[in-house]
Amino acid sequence: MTVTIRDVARAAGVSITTVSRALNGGDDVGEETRQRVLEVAKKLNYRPSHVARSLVLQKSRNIGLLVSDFNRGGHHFMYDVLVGVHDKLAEYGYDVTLVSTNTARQQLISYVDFCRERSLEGVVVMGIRLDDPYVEEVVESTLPSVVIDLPLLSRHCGYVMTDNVNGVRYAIRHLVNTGRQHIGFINGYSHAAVSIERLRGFEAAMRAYGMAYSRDSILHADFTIEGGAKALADLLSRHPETDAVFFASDLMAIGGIQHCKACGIRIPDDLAIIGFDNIELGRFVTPSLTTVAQPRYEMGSDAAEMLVRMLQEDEQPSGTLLPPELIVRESA
Amino acid sequence: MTVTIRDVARAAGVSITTVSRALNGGDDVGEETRQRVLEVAKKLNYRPSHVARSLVLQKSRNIGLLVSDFNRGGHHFMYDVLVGVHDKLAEYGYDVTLVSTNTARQQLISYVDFCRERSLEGVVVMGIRLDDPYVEEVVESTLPSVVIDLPLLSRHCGYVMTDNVNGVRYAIRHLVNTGRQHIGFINGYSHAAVSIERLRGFEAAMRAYGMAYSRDSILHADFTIEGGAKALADLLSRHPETDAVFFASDLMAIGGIQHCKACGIRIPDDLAIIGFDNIELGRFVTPSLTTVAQPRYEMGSDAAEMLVRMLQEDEQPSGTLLPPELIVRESA
DNA sequence: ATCGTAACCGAAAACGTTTCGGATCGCAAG
DNA sequence: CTTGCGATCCGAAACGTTTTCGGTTACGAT
Repeated sequence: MTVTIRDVARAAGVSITTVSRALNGGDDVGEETRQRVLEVAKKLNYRPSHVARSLVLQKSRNIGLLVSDFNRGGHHFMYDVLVGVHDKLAEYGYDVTLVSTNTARQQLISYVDFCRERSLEGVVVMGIRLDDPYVEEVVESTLPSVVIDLPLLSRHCGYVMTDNVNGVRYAIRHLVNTGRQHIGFINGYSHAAVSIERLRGFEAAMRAYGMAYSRDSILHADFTIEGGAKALADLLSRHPETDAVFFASDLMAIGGIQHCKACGIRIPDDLAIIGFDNIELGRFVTPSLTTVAQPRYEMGSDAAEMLVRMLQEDEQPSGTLLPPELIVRESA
Repeated sequence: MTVTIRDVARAAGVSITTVSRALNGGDDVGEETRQRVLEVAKKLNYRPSHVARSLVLQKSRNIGLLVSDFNRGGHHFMYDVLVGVHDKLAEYGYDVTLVSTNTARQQLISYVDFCRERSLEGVVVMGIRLDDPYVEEVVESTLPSVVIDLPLLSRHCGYVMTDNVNGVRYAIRHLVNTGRQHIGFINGYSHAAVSIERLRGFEAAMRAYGMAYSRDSILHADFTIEGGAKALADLLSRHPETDAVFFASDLMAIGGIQHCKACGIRIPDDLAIIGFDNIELGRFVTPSLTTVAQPRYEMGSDAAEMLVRMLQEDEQPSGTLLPPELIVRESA
């Protein structure tokens, strides 16, 4: 049925050793026999079996893309990253296998074992949370990995994330430059790594620009629209003087916009709103959302690039910060 | 380094044959030795090598997810489908490898060969267009496949798609029921399979509800926002009496809304607008978008389900139509 | 004629499994 | 005492590659 290297060898009148060498560019084969082998291989439409090759080489050229929680509306962020990872890996000739943690086997089998079974050479991890039980395993395991949006660094684990601190700074700077006086901050939940970074950024920026702020004008919400709306209501009741709010995600910011609409608060006149993420939605809400953009595709492809360098050149993993960009639209 | 079946055999004092049988539930092994083997395997943390197993069994338990054009903003549709496919396949113990057609090797290697190299047992295809060179290969190849959103049926190729005809009918019915008299239709480009179906649905529905319509109140656009806006401008200049437009995609419908805003056309008073897809965006534009929803996750999981049945029970592929749902919001 | 040396090629081991066809043993049936 | 048989177990082949090591030429130099 399927044509193997043995068939090619027979048809070309040489040994399978020679066929292998001819196809893989070995130098130990005469030019005219090489041509003959290539011809025959093409005629028979021979395709070397990746699994046989993997077995003998002990390398699968296959890397895993671990997504912690697939279905939680990761659309906005995950898809672009995923495409970036895939494109770059394909470029280097690696295959990518999808792995999600919330399968039934999540508890049954450890992360590393899962990868070992499949001979995955490395993993890029995305959408994982600080409190995920896999985190420890990822960072301690000897399996090369690159994590997205989580600053984990070890001998075999690097990361790439957006420069959240500077992203937040751009946002605050814009608010300050446009004359805002009382800036609030609605953050995501605290066990998200990005929340920590963004809080750090907020505090640093406020200090840097000489803005006073009270501890309780920093709230936590859950990255959802509803959560953002409720948090803004909270904030405004506590601090009616607030004239600008920075949200740690676009989704929450959109919730904020909805709340303002419901209460007759004018944006940006009464209240300036800035989000984070630059999801497509932001362009279409009214008023359109000013936000901090992350280079999602690049995050994916950079993570992939770093992983293959770890694999092929045995490079040390590192932490990469990608530059964010402030996108000014109507809301601030 | 890695512990193999041979190590387990040695440690348990049995042959590798017995270990294999003990672990795989063969009946040719005594109960007490089986227990011993299981113990030893657990103690050594033995994981059977999928690639070795694949080689000998000639089955990889690996299926491909072919995405024709990754980066073309497939977010809205593709991501949910992808998750559906993955979840269902994981449930059945299959791995899924991402495959996209626009890699560099697109031309160099045929679709089937690509899968053969990797020993993929089957493929689910999504986002492919009628004029894609792979289409023919997909339907003719003996490799089991299920296509999403393209009615391809053959001995080894099934499909699942939304019942576009009825979806459109629901939309038209709603327009008719709310008293609209002159309904236009802005379709996607004609080499998309769904466009054909939706056109069929439109004509059938208009006839069914006794609505007259002229041939040139049916336009083609390119599924983008800008395209939708331009097409609507076209349509309205040709047929100023139009009081309702059905768009073959939400993105185009949103373009229509933007055009109306720019021209002072009131929605839905002057013009009713209905889209297709139920992308998240639709909830947030103003006015919010009435649309026809597709069960995206189910499309993915149903496709996967059908594929494993073809693989495991040797079932014939079939064509599945999933029920759409009209979601009434403000725009119509 | 002998030797050394390239240049070319092949046999066989290895990778980690599954499985087919025995082999061994104990014991009941003849 | 043989025979047969069920219950357990094992050796070895097979899956499709890559690669090490060695063998066979041919040929120019000694």
